[in-house]
Amino acid sequence: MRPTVHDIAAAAGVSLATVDRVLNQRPGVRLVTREKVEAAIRQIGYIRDVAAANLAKSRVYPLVFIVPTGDNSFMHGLRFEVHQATLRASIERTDIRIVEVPPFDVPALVTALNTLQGQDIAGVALVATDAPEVRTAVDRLVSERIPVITLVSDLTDSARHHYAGIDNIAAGRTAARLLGRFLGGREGDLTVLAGSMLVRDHRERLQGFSAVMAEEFPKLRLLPVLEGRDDPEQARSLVSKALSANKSIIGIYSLGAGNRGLIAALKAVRPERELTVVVHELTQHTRAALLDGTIDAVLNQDAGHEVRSAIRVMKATADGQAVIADQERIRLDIFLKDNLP
Amino acid sequence: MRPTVHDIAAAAGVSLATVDRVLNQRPGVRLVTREKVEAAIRQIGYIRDVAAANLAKSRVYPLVFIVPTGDNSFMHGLRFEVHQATLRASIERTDIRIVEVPPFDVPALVTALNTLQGQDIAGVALVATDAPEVRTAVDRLVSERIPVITLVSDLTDSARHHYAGIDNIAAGRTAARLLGRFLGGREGDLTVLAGSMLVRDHRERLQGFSAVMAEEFPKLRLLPVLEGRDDPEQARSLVSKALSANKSIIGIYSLGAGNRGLIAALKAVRPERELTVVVHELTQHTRAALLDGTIDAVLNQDAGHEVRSAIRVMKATADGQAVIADQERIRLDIFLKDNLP
DNA sequence: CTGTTAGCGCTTTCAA
DNA sequence: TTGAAAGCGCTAACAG
Repeated sequence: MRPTVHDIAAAAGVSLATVDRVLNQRPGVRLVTREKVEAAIRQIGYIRDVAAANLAKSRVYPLVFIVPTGDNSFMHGLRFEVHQATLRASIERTDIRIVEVPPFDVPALVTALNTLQGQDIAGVALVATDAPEVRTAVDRLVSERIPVITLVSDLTDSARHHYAGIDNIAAGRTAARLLGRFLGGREGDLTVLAGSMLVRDHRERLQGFSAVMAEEFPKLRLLPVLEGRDDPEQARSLVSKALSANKSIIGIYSLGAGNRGLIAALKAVRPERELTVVVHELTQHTRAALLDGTIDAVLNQDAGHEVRSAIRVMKATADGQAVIADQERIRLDIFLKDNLP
Repeated sequence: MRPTVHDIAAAAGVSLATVDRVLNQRPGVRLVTREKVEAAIRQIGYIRDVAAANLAKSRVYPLVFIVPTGDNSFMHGLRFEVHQATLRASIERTDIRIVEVPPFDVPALVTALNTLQGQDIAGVALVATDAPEVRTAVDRLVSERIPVITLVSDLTDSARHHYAGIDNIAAGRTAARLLGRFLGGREGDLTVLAGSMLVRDHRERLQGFSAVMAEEFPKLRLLPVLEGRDDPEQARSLVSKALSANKSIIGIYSLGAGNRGLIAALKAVRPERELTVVVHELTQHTRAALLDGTIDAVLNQDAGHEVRSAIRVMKATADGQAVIADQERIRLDIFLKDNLP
């Protein structure tokens, strides 16, 4: 049996209440008493039973998820996963509120964050748009001792406690190598479709992609980036135009969302144009396109894992507990047509 | 506040003890009473608080992990992860015992399993050697209502409750496509290095690999499989011999462990021989080889995830609780030199 | 067959 | 500043 508060109380010669006050750093304990108790705690190797504590406190963790609205499947999926988490709320002692904001909209995000100030919240997770105003709002919450976690896209130089998302530079590099190797020494142009350079994940993917291309695949030339705002219709239109304007395009890297539109554009030029295509985010559309050969590889982040991880980390942060680091590392999933889940 | 046993008791007009007996399907309740209580439970939408129950029971979950000994890094890593789990034992209410058996040794595995009969165990996880005798031993444990989970390699036609491992057919197929595409239309021979055809994971990887090669890469010819028993020294020797005997080998798929030996053999013929190489299991050796270009891709299963998942599933099974299916799916990780963790 | 009661490890009044 | 006692949701003796 591991030691309990009773053992500490006995060892320190005080009552349970005093032990509890020390454990929870509450006032009303003389310094000498406190030190006596702390010594006992260390000496005896006490580990708190969080479940029992939460039972006694009837604790629930009020959590807020701030996610972008938007028509693309990835954000749909993310919102779905948060919703799934609400179904587990009672058993996980969470109380999850979802706040939706327009995508790439800095003022809206800042307003949403500022609204949370002073509220009784055990943690907030947000898909960050990477702007100084957002950083300021986040840092203010952090200074109020509210756990803040960025989800999917990180916030530069902010004090957020944790980032639940993939390494986007590595993702871009991986995309480059896959595309480069799949193209096997051919020469030609590459077009890159992004959502917006306002979000850090897209910028980083591009950065990683460009680096590897420059270093290792000099025969492949990058065209100027197309920004489709993660919107299927804009993506379709931009890609169609690019393909008809430039006949030496032999590969495409789509590093954002809105791939439904990209796929439509690709199908419109098939089978005349032979293109090697790597995209991000596994959705019903990219899955089908992978299976029918329209695209060659899908890089993915598991939204379910991201949401569950964010919840675990917010709870742990709120309690000052450690997490299992490996478990919270969000990996870059690579899907070919053979290993789809 | 969600309903508690008190609410059920009140609603059904019985005492807590009776409610508890019904909830835990213990005898000593008249049929009518039981039905009254069950009706109340359903009506009121009761969800059991497992943490509180475990607190009251001072419950611990005695778990057994049966893992192969053996000199290769993967099994080392697996044993390490089980060991890590023992460090979390008190907080997770587990009591983990590790039983080591020689690799590919059916009688030893059967003995280990049979020893567990009748013991007070909340679950056993084993790396299965796929033999009928093992199946019999496993099914006996299952019939004793002990949760049994296969780890890394599954057991054909057995009644095990769950398999915590990757889809190995998909892994083999993925390896084939990567190798095929990386070789970009070249013609030549491929050699496959396996551990043993006695384990199902290796058989399935080969099966998936062969299928895609035959369907989609007819210019690449498969040589007879080399069986290295997952032993570095045997692997080195077999591969060296094969490479010097056949100068038209242009690719290698290593689907088992012991890659330390494979890498040594590859380095011995470099840079004269240009080979595209895909291997399984990320270890310090394969990581270094990936970085220095000796191998081109590593397929991996996350041993830490497998162990943590096995523990969650054993506990849930012991309690008759559901798990989050997505969370327990073990994915095939694909590592290029750019996305190493 | 059913109910009463104490207690799991921790927190929280309320008194002293 | 400290302690006694009740209680979180559930289980386990022990009576009846």
